[in-house]
Amino acid sequence: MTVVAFAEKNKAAAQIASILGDGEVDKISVEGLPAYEFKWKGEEWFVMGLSGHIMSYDFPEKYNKWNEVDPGVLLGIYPEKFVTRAEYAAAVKNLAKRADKIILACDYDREGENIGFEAKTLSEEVTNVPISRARFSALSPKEVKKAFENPVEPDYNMAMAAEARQILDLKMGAAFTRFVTLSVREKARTKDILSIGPCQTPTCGFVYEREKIIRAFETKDFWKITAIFVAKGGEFEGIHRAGNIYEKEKAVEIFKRLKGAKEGLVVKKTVKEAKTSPPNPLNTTEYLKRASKFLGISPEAALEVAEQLYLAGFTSYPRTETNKYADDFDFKSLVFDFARQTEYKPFAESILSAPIVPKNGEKDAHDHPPIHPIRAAARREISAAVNIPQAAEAYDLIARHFLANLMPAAVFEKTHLQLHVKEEPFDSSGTVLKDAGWLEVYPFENKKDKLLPFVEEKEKVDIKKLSNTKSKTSPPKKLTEAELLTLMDKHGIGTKATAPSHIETNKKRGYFETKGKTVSILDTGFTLMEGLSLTVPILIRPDIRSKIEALIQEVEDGKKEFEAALDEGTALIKEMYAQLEANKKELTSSIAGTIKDEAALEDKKNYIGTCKVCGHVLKIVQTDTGRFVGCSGYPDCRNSFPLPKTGALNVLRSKECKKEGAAVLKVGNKYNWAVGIGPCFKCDLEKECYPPETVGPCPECDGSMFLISFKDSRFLGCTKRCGYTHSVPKTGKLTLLDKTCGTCGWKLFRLKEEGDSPEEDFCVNRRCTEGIKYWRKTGPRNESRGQAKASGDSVSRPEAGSTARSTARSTARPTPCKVSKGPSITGERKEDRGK
DNA sequence: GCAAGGTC
Repeated sequence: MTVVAFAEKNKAAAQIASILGDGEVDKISVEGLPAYEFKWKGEEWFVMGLSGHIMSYDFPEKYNKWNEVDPGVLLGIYPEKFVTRAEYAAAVKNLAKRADKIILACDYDREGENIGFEAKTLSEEVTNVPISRARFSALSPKEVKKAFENPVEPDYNMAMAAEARQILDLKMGAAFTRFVTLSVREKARTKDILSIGPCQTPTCGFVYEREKIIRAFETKDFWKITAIFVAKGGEFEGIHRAGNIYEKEKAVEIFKRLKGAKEGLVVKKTVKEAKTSPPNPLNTTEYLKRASKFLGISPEAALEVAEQLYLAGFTSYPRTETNKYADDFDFKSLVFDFARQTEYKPFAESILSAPIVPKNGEKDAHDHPPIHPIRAAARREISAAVNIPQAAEAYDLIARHFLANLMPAAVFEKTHLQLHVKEEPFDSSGTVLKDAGWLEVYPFENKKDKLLPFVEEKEKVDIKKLSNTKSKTSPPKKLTEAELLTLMDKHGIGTKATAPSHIETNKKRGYFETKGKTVSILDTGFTLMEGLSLTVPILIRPDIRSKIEALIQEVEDGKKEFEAALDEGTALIKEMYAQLEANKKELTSSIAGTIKDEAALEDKKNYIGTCKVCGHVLKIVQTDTGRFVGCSGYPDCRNSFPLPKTGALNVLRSKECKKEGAAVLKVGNKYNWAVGIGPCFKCDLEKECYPPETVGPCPECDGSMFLISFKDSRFLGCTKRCGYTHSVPKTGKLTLLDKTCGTCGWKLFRLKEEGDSPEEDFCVNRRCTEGIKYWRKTGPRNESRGQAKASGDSVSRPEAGSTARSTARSTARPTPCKVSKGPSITGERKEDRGK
């Protein structure tokens, strides 16, 4: 007699073989895959692990051309099931041919049943031997032996429920994803896929809803009146009973009444005992939440760690909804085991010193026990066996959580004081941990005391300080991953095993991101959710998942035929699809805008800023006929601005236009241009945007002298335009230094003439003895004066229909200037030639 | 190329 068993995965198969074969197991290879051969109860056994699902649904080939098939058509197609892991299928058939009896031994849940049926389907292609099912919820010798000694009938309904889910999820996901992606691509160029799914979309919906609340939040000012009291035993704080006071006048009034108060009276003291029970036993979601909150491990990583701890035999099956220990759970021998492990010894001993009463939750899904340790192990033992960094920490959390479940409640003493200050009521409270109970073994929870000094009723206490503090109400915080998991669990989004992957999908699609433990929505996610909430609101809410889940649960319970559930589910999806189609425009326009904005933001060279008309992105647009600044919201928004026709354009990010031009551009190496305003040198605010680098005070008025450079001349002019000018060396490279002249206070210049002549630093001021020295030395060679010369510049205009408001004018402009970018000066000037 | 569910 040969028995063949199929487990869900290789490691489970190995564990089963080692339990049933009692250590005497041969590892063999079937079609290149590992399997295990042994003898049990006189029979020849083969156990092989699958790799989860080895089959999958998809649409027939001809429906895979996105551009040729209307997505709605997919809803009427029955997808095909095919083998995704050919090597596994071959191995299953190979073993099935040798079998006199086949046992499905996958995980004990809906998907496990379905995976077993995949092996059953494949086996039935080559044999017709009896196929039964072994059900066990822990890979412990006791559970496994019991399950294989008493195999049962495979559960057809359970397997078909999973089948219905697969088909409905595929239909909905494929049709909606293609529809949204293709519709958006009609408006914005993108290769990205905008996916929709019955789990991923409501998951994003939770993040969106929180973001909406945060954005709509209006902060309010409030005042709080506090006192610091001094008793014999020390200081403590009291808060006026009015708490957060939202009217300023009221706070001022109370505070006025308190003015000059030197002491307070303790009118009442109450001491209460409060108990905090241990947390409920760990089911998957609770474990993932705590791993994120206490250990900072992402849900996805935490699940992987738990899986490995389970496969290595340290902890129980990690995918469970149950948070209630079975009535016959053998706590005692497990705790005894922990009593031998140094790290946990004291807690285990205290548990064993009294009758064991476990803390239990309410949920019993009859699937697996709560996640608990299978045996006590030291950190190094875990690290050696499971090669994942956080394995030891995760085991420690699971072990301590289990021990905490068996320990007494923590006892706190809470003291509350009522005080009067000039008849105004104040409250003060403190907490002291009297008996740590389970908190002893559970260092993750905060158990800080807030101490109060000892005071008695009727005691008078001094006042050290009275304050009336203004604060602001703050918006709700962003969701944490732990909170998101709670919401998903509460609304039945995904299974305990897949919740982390739905979070990952949303991140991959660019819908939201996680920073540390918090989750923040991204623009694409926000606009997509907004679009869906206006067209098919049910999609972003958990309802969509619960409707499908309810249908397939009926199949599992045998209350509904598989075909009927499929029809009903498809009808529901078709209805939603019709709504989506009818509102295509509303749905896609804002998403397309966001995608275009994101592309424009990425294009750093052409990015200008935000459009004041529509809020989208302004960018430099280059066409065959010219260039201009346009809005990414085009054609809905036609806001645009002209640009000069020639010269390379560079956006000066650090410059700000005082006339509210959208941005400042450098044109070639020549001049600056404010988008929407025109050339900066034509602007009356130019000096505010480009304050001149002054040389020193003007000797004629209270202005300052600064360097003015034209194409073929340069001189110093006065910022107040008093008419006083001053010559500078005509040739050579002039640099204004930070050093000043000790005699007159003007800044020194440095001159580098052409050729080999050395650089020299000097004062240029003719009214200064130092300056006179310089001019005497250089002689008459610099005695020319500059001439402003006009040159033209033309500007390209955007296409017709634009709302350009700046116009181009032919105008004079300065040439590049090596020293300072001084503004042009027109009008008379008188040259000072010294006296 | 699309979903969610397994597992690696």
